[in-house]
Order: sequence, then structure tokens, then C-alpha cells
Amino acid sequence: MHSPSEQDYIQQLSIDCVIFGYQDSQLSVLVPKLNFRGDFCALPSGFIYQNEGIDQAARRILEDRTGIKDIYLEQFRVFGDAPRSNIRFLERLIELNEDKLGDKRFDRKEFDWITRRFVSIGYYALVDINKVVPQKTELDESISWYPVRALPPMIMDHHEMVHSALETLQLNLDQKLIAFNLLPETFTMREVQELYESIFDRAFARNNFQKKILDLNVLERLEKKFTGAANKAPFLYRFRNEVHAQASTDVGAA
Amino acid sequence: MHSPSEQDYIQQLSIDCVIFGYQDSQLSVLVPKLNFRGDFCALPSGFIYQNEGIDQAARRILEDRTGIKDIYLEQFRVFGDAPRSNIRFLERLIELNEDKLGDKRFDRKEFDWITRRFVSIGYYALVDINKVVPQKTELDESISWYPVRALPPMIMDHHEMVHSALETLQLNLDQKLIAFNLLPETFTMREVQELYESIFDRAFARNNFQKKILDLNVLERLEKKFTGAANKAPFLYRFRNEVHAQASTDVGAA
DNA sequence: TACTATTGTCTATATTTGAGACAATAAATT
DNA sequence: AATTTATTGTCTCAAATATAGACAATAGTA
Repeated sequence: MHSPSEQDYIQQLSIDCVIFGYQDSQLSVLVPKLNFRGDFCALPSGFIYQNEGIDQAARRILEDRTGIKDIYLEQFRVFGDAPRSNIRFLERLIELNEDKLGDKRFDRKEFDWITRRFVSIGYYALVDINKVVPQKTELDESISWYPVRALPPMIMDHHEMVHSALETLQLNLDQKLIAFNLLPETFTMREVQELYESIFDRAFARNNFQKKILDLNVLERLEKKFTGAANKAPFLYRFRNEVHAQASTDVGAA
Repeated sequence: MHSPSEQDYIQQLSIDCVIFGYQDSQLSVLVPKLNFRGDFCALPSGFIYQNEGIDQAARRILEDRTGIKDIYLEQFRVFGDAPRSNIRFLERLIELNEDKLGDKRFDRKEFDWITRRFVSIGYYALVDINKVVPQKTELDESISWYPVRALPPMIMDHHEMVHSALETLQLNLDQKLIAFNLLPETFTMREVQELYESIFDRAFARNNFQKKILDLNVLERLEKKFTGAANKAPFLYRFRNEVHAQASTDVGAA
């Protein structure tokens, strides 16, 4: 097991990341599964080096897991209840994996360090799912995307974290105009709408949605996209990044 | 100097509180001033006990400073840049107060503890200013209310903290319908409007503002308030706390 | 009794939102 | 080549909401 050099990190403080991606009309979250019996899933997380800012630490963790350097991310909440600790999950893990752990994969010191009460800073990230090459750590059996409304069981309060992240995303989406971080470079209006619908979990009227988005004046219309389907070809759009736009109206209410 | 028992606290993690109150048409912040030469002002802050949740810690700090138990409070952001430390401010304080500190008010260990890099969780609180009895600590020369747009110089990034807290307050105000925490039990409509104006730092139209607020259906109209002024007496209102209201429209746009 | 300052509310207008309609069109089908 | 189908882009109109102007009511003053 990877042994954190305890003194290099801030003690009892961690970062957990909710990494959102979008594919097949589904808002999804990237979740690793630990390589132990018992199906333990846990959000990508890590600690903060002494000489490292918290946003910087979050970026490092995100880059380790996605391979992407420039990632949109945001703090959404700190989780810090008094009894918040890994201990119950780790005890259960050890119980179910006595054999695997025989070769002292946890020493006592390490176990004490990792099972102390932890305060965790929640970050959410928005990525273009096509750019992501999900990275396992040596502890992971797998890492994959789960629809945000069909997540696997997760340890501790990680399920609540995703819920809280999604809530914050919904609140910020129109204000900060960040949805396009979830889409590839170019996209059709239908794709934008389906993205919004999957984030808000409700339908929008097509005509009015298109008007609202275009009225934001942040999209550049490109050539048509011929899909091979027997219907009118939609335009492709690109987000004009230079425009730090005057987002004022809520598309969420369209 | 009060010596924190280091092991009782989570290391390198602190809480800073922006306590908002409202009086004389001014949104104000409660700021203590340290009892040292050099006019050092710093937001009320503290550390987190090992067996204490972070919200709980924030409540303790707030009660210590205001004397109020049931206080509206909310996390707004974590401040955790890499070089974030008290050291520069403390060195300057020591430099200006050599004499006072002669009687070893800092020992080395304590100084090292307190000047390490700190991550701080920002909370803001909304209080009825009339209920507050501001409490100095033994370190403080004074503690008083400053208009949010006329704060004294403060140490470290505390000015940015207030700014960030105010931004969050503005964003949350309509969504969460929390403004009434800043007012006394009963109030006139004019007082509500002036409160909103001081928070958003802009004027609202009186007729439409009143309509908006009343349409929220969270206020109970009481008897008139005879002020002695030569004009129609305004009604008093009370916030109906039991209503966890269906706030949907932004008063911020009235 | 007239006057002043402020309050509560109404109305008219402008703006935004929501729903329906329809022409345009890319490809498949005849 | 004409017809059919599914979808797109946009227009219009009605409903809801926001903004601005107006005015009567009224507590005290002159």
C-alpha cells in the first residue's frame, strides 16, 4: 500500500473530488473501486502537501485521475462532522480481506494516521469525458463512470457529497455559464439541451431553450453537422471562451 | 497569552467568522481589535476540537463572541493558499510590541504552532444586532461593528474573506430567505427594504419591493407603529418562521 | 383647517417567459 | 423525381412578471 509520508501532509485534512462528465445523455461521476473484496467505492481523494494550496492539491488529484491538466473545478462544501473517520470502513475492509492484508499492508502507525477523524474539502470538476483517460491507482480494481442518479454504494458520506455537489452545480450553472466544460469543443443545440436536462433532471421546451442559450451570446455558430439521419442537419456551435459573458437570465427556468 | 492545548485541536485548520449585523441602515461586520500597538484587526476565529464538528466549532466561536446560542450560520468558502500563515502579521506584531511581550507571552513552541501554514474555513453568520453583546477575548482591546464597506485594515486575507462572504450572502439571500435573521422580531417594510439595499448596495423601487416581499407570503402583518413622525404610520411585520417558504422569485431584481 | 412626509395600493406599460405553429431540410422510400 | 419522415430553426401570440407612475390614506405640524 502506498504509504503517505505523514509529515509532508496537513494532518486530518483531505480533499474529495466529484468529477462530472457527460455522455450518452447522462450526467456521470467518475468513481474508482478499491481492489479488495467487498465492493468498496470511494470518490477520488487525496491530501494536501505542506507547500501546496488547496486548489492546487485538488488539481493534482484530478490530473492524476483524469490525465487532464486544465480542468474546471470548484469548492462546494466542507464535510467535517465530529465522528467523521475512515475507521469503520477500514475495519470492515480488513475483516473481509484478512488474507490479502497478511503481508502487513497496513502498519500500525499508518492505520492510526489514516483512521483519525478527517475534515474533507469537497471539490467538483467538470470535464469533457472524451478527453479523460481514467487512471487507477495501485489500490483500485477499476475506475469508471456512473450515472449520477445510479451510483454504486460508496463509503462514508461520499454519496451525500455527490448530492451536495450536484446541488451546487445546479445553482451555479446559469450564473457562471460553466456547462460547456462538460461538452466537447463543438456540439449541437440538442446536445446542450440534453445536458441541461440531465443536470436538472427535467425537460425544457426546445424552442425556448434554443432562444435562451443563443441570447446568451456566447456561442459561435459553425457549419452544419450531417449526421446521416433523415432530417434537417443541425448546426454545430462552439463556446466562445473569450467572452466572459453577461449571464443574467436563468436558463434553468426556461 | 491564551495557550491552546495543541493536541486538543485539529492542526493547521481554523475557522474564521464574518458576523453580519444590521443597524442604522448599515450592514455591518463585528470585528475585534487586538490589544497590541499597531491596530491589528482580525475576524473572530478559532480552532476545531478533536471531538467537535466544524459547524459546532463555528457555533462555539460565535457564541463566545456574541453571547447568542441559536445563530444563523453558513460555510461560504475555504481559504487555503500555500503560503497562508500568520507569520508575517505576528512578526510585525512582535516587532512593534517588544516590551509588552518581554514577559515571554509567546514561547517558542506556541509560536511555531500558531505560525504554521493554516487552512481556514470561512463561515458567515447573520444576527439581530440588538441581541448581541460583543465579547472581547483577553487578547482584544475592543470589538465593534464596522460598516461592511468601511472596514478597518485587517490581517492576512480577512478583507477578502468579508468580500467573499458578502458575495455569497447576496447569492443566497433570495433563495434561502434568510434576510430576516438580521432584523429584530418585528420590523417595518421600510426597514426590510433598507436592509436589502444595504446588502446589494443599490436602490429598489418602494412600491414593487413591498409587493414582492408580501407576495412571498412569509410575513405576518401586525399592528401599526406610531413613530411620532408627521405621516402615516407603517405596519409592523413579523417573519412567520413556521413557513419554510416557497421562495422562487428574486427580490434582488425588484 | 391646511400642510407635510410617508405609506399602502392601484393601474398602465414594458419586458420576459411559455406554448403552439410552421416552414426548411437531409435522407429514406416510393 | 416526387413523396415521406424526423428533426431543426424560427416566428407569433398569450400569459406571467417586472417596472414605473399615480394617488388616496393618514399621523402629526403649523
